[in-house]
Amino acid sequence: MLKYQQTATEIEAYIEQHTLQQGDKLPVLEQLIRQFAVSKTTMTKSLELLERKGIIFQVRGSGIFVRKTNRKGYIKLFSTQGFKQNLVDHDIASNVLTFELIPCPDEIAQNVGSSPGEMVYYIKRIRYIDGNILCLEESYYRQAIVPYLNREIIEQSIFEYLETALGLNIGFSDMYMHVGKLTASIAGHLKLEAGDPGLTIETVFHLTNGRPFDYSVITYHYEHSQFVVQANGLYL
Amino acid sequence: MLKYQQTATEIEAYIEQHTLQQGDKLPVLEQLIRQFAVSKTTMTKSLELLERKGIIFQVRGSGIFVRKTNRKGYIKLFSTQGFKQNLVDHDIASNVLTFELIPCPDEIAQNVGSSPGEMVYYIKRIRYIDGNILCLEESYYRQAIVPYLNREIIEQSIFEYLETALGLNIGFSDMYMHVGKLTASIAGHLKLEAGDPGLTIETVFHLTNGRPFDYSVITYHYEHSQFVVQANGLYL
DNA sequence: TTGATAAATTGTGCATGTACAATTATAATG
DNA sequence: CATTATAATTGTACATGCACAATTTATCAA
Repeated sequence: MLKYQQTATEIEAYIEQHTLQQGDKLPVLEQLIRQFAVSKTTMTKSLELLERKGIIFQVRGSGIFVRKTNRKGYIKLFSTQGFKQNLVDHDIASNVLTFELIPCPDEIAQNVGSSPGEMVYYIKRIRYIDGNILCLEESYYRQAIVPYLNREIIEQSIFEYLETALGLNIGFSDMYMHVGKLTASIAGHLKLEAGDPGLTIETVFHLTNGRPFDYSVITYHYEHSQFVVQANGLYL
Repeated sequence: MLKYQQTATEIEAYIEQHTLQQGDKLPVLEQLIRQFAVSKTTMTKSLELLERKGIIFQVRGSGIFVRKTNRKGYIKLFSTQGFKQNLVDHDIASNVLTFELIPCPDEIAQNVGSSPGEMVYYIKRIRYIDGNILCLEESYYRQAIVPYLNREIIEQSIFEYLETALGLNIGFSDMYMHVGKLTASIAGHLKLEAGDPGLTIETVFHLTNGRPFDYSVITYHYEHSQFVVQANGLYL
């Protein structure tokens, strides 16, 4: 683990241990540098990381403060990773409906950038949160990049397997969202009625080297899903 | 404008001028440093900024590459700013339904962190995209921070006014999203039917110093809104 | 007490330099 | 020709140092 990541983790722990709340002030930069025995560069990178994660915010001339969202029960969107990480408070389970190795359909090939005839793993599963239906997920993994999957892996966290077992480095993702009325088919899976509202998110995941390896379409159960996003300005 | 921001802008222009596409390689770091006559630190910060904006991605040992989303007609969510910035391709208009200065309602006070009895500007408006109804927006601005607003300002971009005219520095925001069935009242404004799907986003906007100044609730017209988010891993 | 002014505090911008990791290109080997 | 080992390329981590901007605190004048 890199030093600035490690330091960031330690600062998070510090915030926990001291039970700091929204708006509470952390030690000043100089003090943090001494306390964690790192250089200014490293500490700055650590703080920047924490800022991006929505843990703190920094005010020049004033100090470094804790940032927290007050609402509970919201799923943190856009942590790139699956849910597994940011839903430690919740009980996530999966029910695999379909799992097969197929030639990549044309519509999918466009999104995942695969060549014609290339094989992909197709996975269809229902995901539950605290016993309730959270979403229906259909995903396609390029076998060229993910050579092997099985049901056992799929019932757990796929991404964790990719990173730890396969050593893949997950980089960035493009997400396309829209809201609409559920089709009878999807509604059936979610135990809802056709025409009920649904949030659909299509995502193309890329490795750090830019190669797309996974295209997924998730439709969320509107009664069991709500999301929080902590945005940081992008200074034009 | 800061040097690294300026440099980032110039690199964006470079990408445009050379009509670089998804996956195309930029000059190597050393070359960029010479070409734009800045230090390594500055160039690195510029590239990091562009990476966060989803313009490029970097691969160690390999190079710097252009990143583009292929889909058109999607609204970029989470640029912190209003739409004005990232919707240059679209025609955005507003129709103000209500505009008044009122004592802050209790439910709102919790979100925007105002003291009891504090005055807030309440604004209710319909926003149009390319002639179609995009969303219904209700927002509350603390007068303690935003001392003055008028109809003319409101019909344009409020955030632009806050930054340029008032010199406020907009920092971060917390967004809470959920999907549901529209009430008859909201549906009426959107020219939809009660029970139709709707995406609702509540947002609390903060200044860079952490003070919340705006709470807004936006309900999107499901047929005229679709969003794209370019996420970058957060390396646990 | 109020309000302006100066000074101290504190985070950010920018430059330079060393070391290193991941990738890619090249050379050697069978 | 394929494979392996080696070297060159290229971005990232980390340290140090100087200058500066925004904020807060202290000081002084009225």
